[in-house]
Amino acid sequence: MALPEKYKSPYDASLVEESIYKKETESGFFTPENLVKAYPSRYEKSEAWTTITPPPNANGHLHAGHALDVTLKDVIGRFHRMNNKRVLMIPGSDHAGFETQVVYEKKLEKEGRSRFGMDRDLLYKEIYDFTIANKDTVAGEVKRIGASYDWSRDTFTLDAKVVTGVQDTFIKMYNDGLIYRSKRDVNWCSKHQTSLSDLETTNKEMTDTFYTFKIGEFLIGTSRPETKFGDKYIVVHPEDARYSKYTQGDTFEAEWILGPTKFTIIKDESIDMEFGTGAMTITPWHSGIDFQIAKKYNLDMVQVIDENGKLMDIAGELKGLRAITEGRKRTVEILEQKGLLVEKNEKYTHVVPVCYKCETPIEPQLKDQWFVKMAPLAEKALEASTKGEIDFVTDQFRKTYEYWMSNPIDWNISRQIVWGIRIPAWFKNKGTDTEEYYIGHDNPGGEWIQDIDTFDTWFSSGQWPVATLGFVGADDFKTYYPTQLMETGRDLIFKWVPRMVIFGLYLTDYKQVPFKDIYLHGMVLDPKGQKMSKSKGNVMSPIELADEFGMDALRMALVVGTTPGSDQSMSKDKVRAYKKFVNKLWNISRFVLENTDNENEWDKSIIDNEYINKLENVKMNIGLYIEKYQLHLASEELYHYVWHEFADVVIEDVKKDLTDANKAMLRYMLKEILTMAHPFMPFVTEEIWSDVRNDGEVELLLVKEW
RNA sequence: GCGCGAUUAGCUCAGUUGGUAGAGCAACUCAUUUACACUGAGAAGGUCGGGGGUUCAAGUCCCUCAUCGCGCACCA
Repeated sequence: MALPEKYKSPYDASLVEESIYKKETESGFFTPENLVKAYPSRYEKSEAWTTITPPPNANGHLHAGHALDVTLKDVIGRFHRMNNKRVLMIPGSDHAGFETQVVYEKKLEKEGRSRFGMDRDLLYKEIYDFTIANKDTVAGEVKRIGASYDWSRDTFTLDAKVVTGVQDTFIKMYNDGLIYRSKRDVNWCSKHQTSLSDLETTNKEMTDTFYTFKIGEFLIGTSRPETKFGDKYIVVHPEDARYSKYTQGDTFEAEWILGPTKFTIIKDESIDMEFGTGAMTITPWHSGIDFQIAKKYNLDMVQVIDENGKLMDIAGELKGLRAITEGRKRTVEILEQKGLLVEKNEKYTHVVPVCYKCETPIEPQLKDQWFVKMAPLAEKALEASTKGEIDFVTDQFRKTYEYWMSNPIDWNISRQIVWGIRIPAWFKNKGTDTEEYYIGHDNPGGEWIQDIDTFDTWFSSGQWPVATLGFVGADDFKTYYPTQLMETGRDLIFKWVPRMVIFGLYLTDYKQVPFKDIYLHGMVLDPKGQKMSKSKGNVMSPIELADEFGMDALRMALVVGTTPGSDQSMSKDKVRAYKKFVNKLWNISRFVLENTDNENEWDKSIIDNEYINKLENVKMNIGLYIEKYQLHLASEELYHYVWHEFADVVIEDVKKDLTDANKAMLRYMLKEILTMAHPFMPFVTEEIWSDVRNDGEVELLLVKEW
């Protein structure tokens, strides 16, 4: 057989990748039902192997982390498909509620517009169009990586069936007593005008001034004087000898910001006697801990700062001032004039919670929101781990998970944003004392108005394994649930993984976990080991890397040396090194194709030599490693074998004496190498396979039997 | 403060259940129309962070200290 012309030049990925992916897609084999149709003997009675892919946010481009994510799953998935499992990998995208809205708000800002005051439906429509356009870009990039995902099952979190299903879950949970409405302190971002879950805030160390003021005989320390207008309780520890003359509920009058004020003594054990003077005032509306105390003793709670971060009526002449800047300054001035300022420590460093998107300090507010009662759900999720129903590839994450599930905090799922799934709750006299609500999809008739809030995005993505399979009862659900693998970034150990377990268990009456194995990969860092970010300008686009070095090279670079859970550095040098490897494979194939042909078919069963033994041993190891999710070992073994055994030893040895038997052996070994390499480097291997395969063999390596 | 992880060759990292230290990259020496220069051959390079313990045997298990990184929670 004449050597195809293309082998006379180095491998050029740009000439083959698109057409290979097209061939693979058109084969239909990304859809498991088609595997059964085409190869019933292999797939009809085989096990299903399913993984639900984490939906990339439909609001931007793919970053290096996504590329790793897709590559790891695709390597494992392709391996299992070749091993006769009915592999189903479901792609999707997430509307990413708050994330996307923030991105869109920035866009609006640039255009000199603002979401506030915008018509709700119009804003939703605009973000929808924006997201749908981006969604296709992202899907295109996932395909570029070679993901053998079943696109016929592509799911978007705002597809009608998902929206309805997610709302059904809320209704079911409400009826089961797992959802309640409560006025509680929530994390309020005054810039984005929405409440946030505890996981959507982050901590920032700040240096502020710490003030000590005098209230009667008490010395009160605070870094937030501007919240103190409504304070009228002094809280001390019951065993604090300094205040033993007071009893619970004693009152006294003292000069305060706006004049003489009546204070009441509260004694509570939560007070740290060592801190300052062991006495504090409380601001229940704007502090979680204070709220707990106020609730315990049924104390008055007053709002001081409004949702825009400005002082309210209670601040008298200071009303309308931005609380933490001008409001604080003026409050201190007033207290200083009255001679109540005792001390100012300007170097007080403390950690304050801030919005994870804009770093605006969180202003706790009391608001009526929907909460999920986490304790009973977390208990089941904890059991799933302790009983071994879910398995973590690295045990460190089990510890984190179990700690988290042992200390659950109720989850605020209301978001005051437009972009998301509406909460199926209807109100009469909302926000008043006579508020009534009704839970259901449709207006019960009359004066009811639907809650304008949307769900926290994790309320829907937490149901992803169930939702992508059409929810409980659907055919797909019956066939493919529970899934085998959840592979995602280790940063999602809190936000996403436990919630999927919780929803998966809950929706199956606590019978079935959503997935068995949990593999969490680390972050992809820049060559210096730093986090990639737009502001640092060190972002490496996977698509651009693939343009330069080829996707197979990038896939190898992402997999080799990547231990589960550990971060890794990505560098051009690394990708370049694997481009060389891809080309090495290309040249090996050139040699074999040049010197052998289809006549040289070889039956391995009649010859047993050292080379073949080694090959089979390597193949077995690679398979075992992949099954154990040790892709770094599998890929290294492959690399080493192909280059330093097959090329450097076998070919060098055999080429001196190209007997028919040797030719046949080379051809056989090349096919085996292509098989082993295919999960890692699907493009180049398919391309070579099309030249080396025999008439009786499968057209695509994608479905070649391992 | 609590938790998790890391510390192995110049750099980036592997090292399965304890059994004589590995790879890639870089650097060094040699080879030069070879299937492939996106190459080959060779040599060099490490008291596995410090200290202690268990063991016939420790990079690996236990304790402790140090440094770095990450996560979570916080005191008004």
